[in-house]
Amino acid sequence: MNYLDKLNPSQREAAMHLNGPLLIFAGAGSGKTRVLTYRVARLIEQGVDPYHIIAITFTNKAAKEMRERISNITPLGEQVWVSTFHAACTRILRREIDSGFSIYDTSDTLRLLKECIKEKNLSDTHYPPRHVAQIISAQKNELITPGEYERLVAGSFREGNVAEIYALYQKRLRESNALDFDDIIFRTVELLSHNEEIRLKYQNRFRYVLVDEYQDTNHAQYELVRLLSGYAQNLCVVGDDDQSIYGWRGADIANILRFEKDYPGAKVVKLEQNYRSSKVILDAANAVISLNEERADKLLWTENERGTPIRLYTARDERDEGYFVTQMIAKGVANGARFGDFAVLYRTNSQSRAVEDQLVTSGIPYRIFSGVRFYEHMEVKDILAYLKAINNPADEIAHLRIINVPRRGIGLASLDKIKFFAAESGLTFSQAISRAAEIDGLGKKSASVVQFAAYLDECAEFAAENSVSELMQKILNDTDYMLTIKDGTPEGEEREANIKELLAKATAFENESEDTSLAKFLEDVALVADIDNYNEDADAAALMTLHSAKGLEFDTVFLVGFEEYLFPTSRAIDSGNHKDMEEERRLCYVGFTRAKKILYLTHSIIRRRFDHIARNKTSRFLDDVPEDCIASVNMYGNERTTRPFPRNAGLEVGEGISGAGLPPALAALAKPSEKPPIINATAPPMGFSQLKQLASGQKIARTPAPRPVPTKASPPDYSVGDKVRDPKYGVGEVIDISPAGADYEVTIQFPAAGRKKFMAGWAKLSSMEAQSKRKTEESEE
DNA sequence: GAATAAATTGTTTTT
DNA sequence: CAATTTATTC
Repeated sequence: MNYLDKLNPSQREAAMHLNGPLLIFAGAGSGKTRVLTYRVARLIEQGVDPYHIIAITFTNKAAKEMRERISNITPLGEQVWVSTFHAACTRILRREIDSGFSIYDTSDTLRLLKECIKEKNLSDTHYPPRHVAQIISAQKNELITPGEYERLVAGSFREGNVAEIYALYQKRLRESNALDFDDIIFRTVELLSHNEEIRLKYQNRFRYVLVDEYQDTNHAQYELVRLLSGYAQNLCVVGDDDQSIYGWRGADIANILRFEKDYPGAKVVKLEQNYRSSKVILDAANAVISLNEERADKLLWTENERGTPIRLYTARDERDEGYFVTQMIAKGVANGARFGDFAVLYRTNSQSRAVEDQLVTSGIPYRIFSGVRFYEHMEVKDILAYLKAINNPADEIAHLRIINVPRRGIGLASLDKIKFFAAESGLTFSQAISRAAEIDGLGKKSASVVQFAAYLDECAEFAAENSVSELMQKILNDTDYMLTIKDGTPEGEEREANIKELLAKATAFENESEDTSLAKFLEDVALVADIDNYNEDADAAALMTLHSAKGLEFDTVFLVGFEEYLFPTSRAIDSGNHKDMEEERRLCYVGFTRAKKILYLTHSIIRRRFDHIARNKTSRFLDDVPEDCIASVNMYGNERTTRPFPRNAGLEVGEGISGAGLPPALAALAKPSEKPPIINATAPPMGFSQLKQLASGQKIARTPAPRPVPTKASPPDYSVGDKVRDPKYGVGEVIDISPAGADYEVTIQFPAAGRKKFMAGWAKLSSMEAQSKRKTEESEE
């Protein structure tokens, strides 16, 4: 194969390397993927069985791209195992330990953690679940077990409690036969380091290990790589310390910087020629990144032309900022560009809204890769929870999620009783609900609980004989789920569309995947990110976070919100930790180097933040861009000649918006942006008939639990003027008693708590006057 | 007791 | 300003 002349000398040097450790420093746009794929092709050409090669990436998207490119060069490439860290580990764990475990995502994790904190009788204000989750995650990334953590923090009361929560959390995960994202790596490392037989098996299998984005590995992943490649030492890692942007997730830049120490005799190749960006863009990016201290010495250069100076636009507000973006895209497209040539990048997902609104009104096609991710939609999680509960009966979080979806009249109080029963009898949650009849105080409710348990059993049997999509369809039919999410609002329509999309995904999975089991489907679903669906062929502008944009390139990039407290974030500014700021700086470097031809930086004079209006200075990174690389532009994108671009003082406000001076086609687009569309609160009940139609054709298998009928309460045994006791508020005086439906509403004046209203049938009020007469309290229930 | 309406609170980035 | 916790209503 004559591919070597497609590589420059450094690239060739890396691609030709066969055995022993290899470190490739690959700057942005330096042809990293090309080198990796050619190297794999060459390994195969030199007689290495593709069966012995594994390539590990961070995202499915990167894995997919590499798989395709390898297969394009050599047909044998299809046999190479190309996978993400998490998918590879999941595969190993399923094969070696257990095939049925659940994978808990962030929200599952949080829910379980809340349970644990509650069970420990700790307050979640003093131990905020998010914060505790982060601490636990950090420990797992460092391969620190609960026991080790406990010893580490010995003597500290607070952290001691966190250690106990960590231990309980792990116990509960085990009982639920579930792993969180961090466990997937941790458990694989444990498996490989403790079990020599299995370790040798995989070391023998993976004689050639390639790792992409090595600068983003955390300690657990570092250990994993070390274990996998430990025998043959044919480890090739590719990375760029300047693009390490996942420090908050435990990524340790030191891993790549100390590679030569870890793997003595390692060959080091630096790819410093950039094929992507213009000189101007690269100069700016270099200027910004050079101010970081913790980095390997290198300098990216290019033979590309100098190009158009970076455009800086000062917007009035975020709407003007979004409007400017749409104008520039429209102008570009009018001059022959494709919508897909443009990307809008931002620091936080919340910034997407303003841009999105303007794109919608101007009719520019766009795709957004952020915000609520598909699998995090409530309705999608509900259906997936059914699948998870069926796939893994021990999965408590999945059961908790759906036990009252659709409404079965099982609320918090009933759940507490079930949990108490389970804990007392040493049963798992799913075992407990099958025996709900034995639970004290559940009363009539036990019937619907038992019915729910039986329904899941029925589904499990069904699942054994039928496909995932058929199972999903069955659940949707039986539970009337579509009817529960339709509420006549546009949101309801969206939920319905999401469910249909989920069904479509299941069908696609059955057609495409080799292993079509329910477990595999759930695994695929748990390990995908929105960005994985990025499709270069779609001709639409792309909106995404800077983080998501890593690895991508676009002709024109808009980096919006280039302001202090947004980018860099207030957190990085306030923390005062220079490491945080260095990571922001790397993120800026990543953002700049996504652009091939034109880079726009925009900032806004005023910006609505949560509940107030902020006036942010321009980003400090703007000060690091050389003057001759950048030009301030007006709302038409034309360079201002009279004044320098705004620095942190003397900001200029965009001169407002009009269509004057634009070609007719664009002038139409350039109408002053209207006020944000007003959402009609009394929207017609869209899709209702459609849904009814859908539901009517399908047999409903189970009858929904009967809606609890309010029982007629007997009049309270106290009257106006009496003193009564409430368990929460203490003693108070009865002000008023009036009939309300089947019950009576009583108003009580408490000395401390003030005036409160109760429903007599439910309130636990006891009369002080009629203590002795009180005897008919449990007449019902 | 569960469903719903009101109030509050807290916001980076993601496998 | 949205999603979650707390108060109110049935």
